[in-house]
Amino acid sequence: MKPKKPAVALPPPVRRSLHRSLAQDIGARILNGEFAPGTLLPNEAEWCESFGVSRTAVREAIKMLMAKGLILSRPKIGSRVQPRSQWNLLDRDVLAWYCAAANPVHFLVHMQQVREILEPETAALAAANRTPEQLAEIEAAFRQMAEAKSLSAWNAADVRFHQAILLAAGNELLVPLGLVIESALGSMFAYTASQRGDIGRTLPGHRKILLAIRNRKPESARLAVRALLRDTGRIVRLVAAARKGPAARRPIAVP
Amino acid sequence: MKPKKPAVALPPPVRRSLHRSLAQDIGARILNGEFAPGTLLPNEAEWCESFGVSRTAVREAIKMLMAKGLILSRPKIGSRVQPRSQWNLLDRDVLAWYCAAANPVHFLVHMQQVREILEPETAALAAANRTPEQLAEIEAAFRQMAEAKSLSAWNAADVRFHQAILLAAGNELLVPLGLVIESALGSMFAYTASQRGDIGRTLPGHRKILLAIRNRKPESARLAVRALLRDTGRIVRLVAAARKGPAARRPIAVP
DNA sequence: AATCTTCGTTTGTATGATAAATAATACAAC
DNA sequence: GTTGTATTATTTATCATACAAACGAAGATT
Repeated sequence: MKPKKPAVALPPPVRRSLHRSLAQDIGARILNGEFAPGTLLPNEAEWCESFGVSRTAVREAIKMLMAKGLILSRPKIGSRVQPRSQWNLLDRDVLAWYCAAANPVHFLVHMQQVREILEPETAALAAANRTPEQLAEIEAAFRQMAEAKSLSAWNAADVRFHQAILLAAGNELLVPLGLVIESALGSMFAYTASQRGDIGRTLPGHRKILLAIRNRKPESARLAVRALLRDTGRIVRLVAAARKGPAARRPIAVP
Repeated sequence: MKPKKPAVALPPPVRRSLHRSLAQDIGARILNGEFAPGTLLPNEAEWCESFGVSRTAVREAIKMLMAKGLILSRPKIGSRVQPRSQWNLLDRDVLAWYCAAANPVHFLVHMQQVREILEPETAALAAANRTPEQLAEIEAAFRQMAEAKSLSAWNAADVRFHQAILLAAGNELLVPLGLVIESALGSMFAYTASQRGDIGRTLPGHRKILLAIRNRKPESARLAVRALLRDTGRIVRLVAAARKGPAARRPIAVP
């Protein structure tokens, strides 16, 4: 009679609240170009009607998009899409929307550029400033990577490895940057890891980085990271070359 | 006499609405350490009482802080301050709060590190990829800088110069990064420009950058920017050395 | 013509009521 | 006693409504 509560039948624990879903929807459509910068969005009442929700929910979604710099709303004017320069593109959500809307190859190329700029220097700083505890964490991540059997396990370890280096660099501003990049790369999973071929191929490259940081050799850390990124860069260029063409705008599959 | 309506009125006369002020207040107190990560914030009703505002305003402020990754609120739990790793430190507001709360010298040192990593490469990319229009904008900014009489005029031109280079680099991800850095540097005005001594002293350094970009010489652009940053770096180190001590935590003056 | 007034539209704020989520507790079953 | 389940209480989430404030635009006034 009492319908036994199914222990855990809900596969999606991401039961996003309403305002989050609305923000997600509207935000994605802005990044998507459906609402270009300078455009006046529909007013609150129209959103309410089109979504079938109350004004409160709509307003809270609007506030979130405001907080991300996507829109600016004022009485009597309405909500206007801000110029792109105001967008908080480095916000996790915004970046995800962008990355889903933009040409994925184009995005990947730019991402690779940023990595090539940041990561060698991050590793060099880590080599210079790491504490013993931070080194231990990097080594633990490396071991986890070496023991990884599945692709996803390897990827998790890889992320841990890079984050540990990031933290060891000891620069509070570099950390969120790195996190953003890695989160975005996670969304591009299909374009990076899965194309990378066999799992442990880059393990020696990672070992070199670890050794350089352990031995406090900034310059060799820099070189080791550059070498590793050359590998990634080759793949990126391959993908870019392969997908030059009309199909390039296909939305990417987010795993 | 009658002040004719200036063609384009002040865009944001900082007439912050209530929810924005609340978000500002609470956000600053989080960054400030008053509410540490993991802490449970007062609930809505208590905020209402302490601020003397309605629940609507409080809730909208909370939503904005949620959008910036500072807090996470759920029914029956309340609003909990997220771990720092979730914070969108690269958000303009969050960075401003952080920069007002943190040790300014410490902050400046990290900022300088990031600049030394990013800006030379940005300039190199600009030298490689600039379009004629982008070059024209850079040159215009340079002229404006050369003609600047006042400190604030010089600073505005300086910002324009760097932003133009940023845009010319042609990397969509680099742009918001640079904007964030410059906006943060703007807040640290007192620590950078005003200490820099006479206005046009770095003009020759800027000219070298301009020439390198005009002549499409990435490597010399890189070197020129590094040279310029060495100058800034010296000042940063000076300030850092001078302010080592108990007074170092004094909040900075935002111009 | 220039300025002031009025008006309508849209967001901002307030208030009260109901729904949903869940930690904590009390309770039942074994 | 231990385990699992039902209840409760508290907090946010959502809805509905009303009014205030900002402001553009049109119209009235000088």
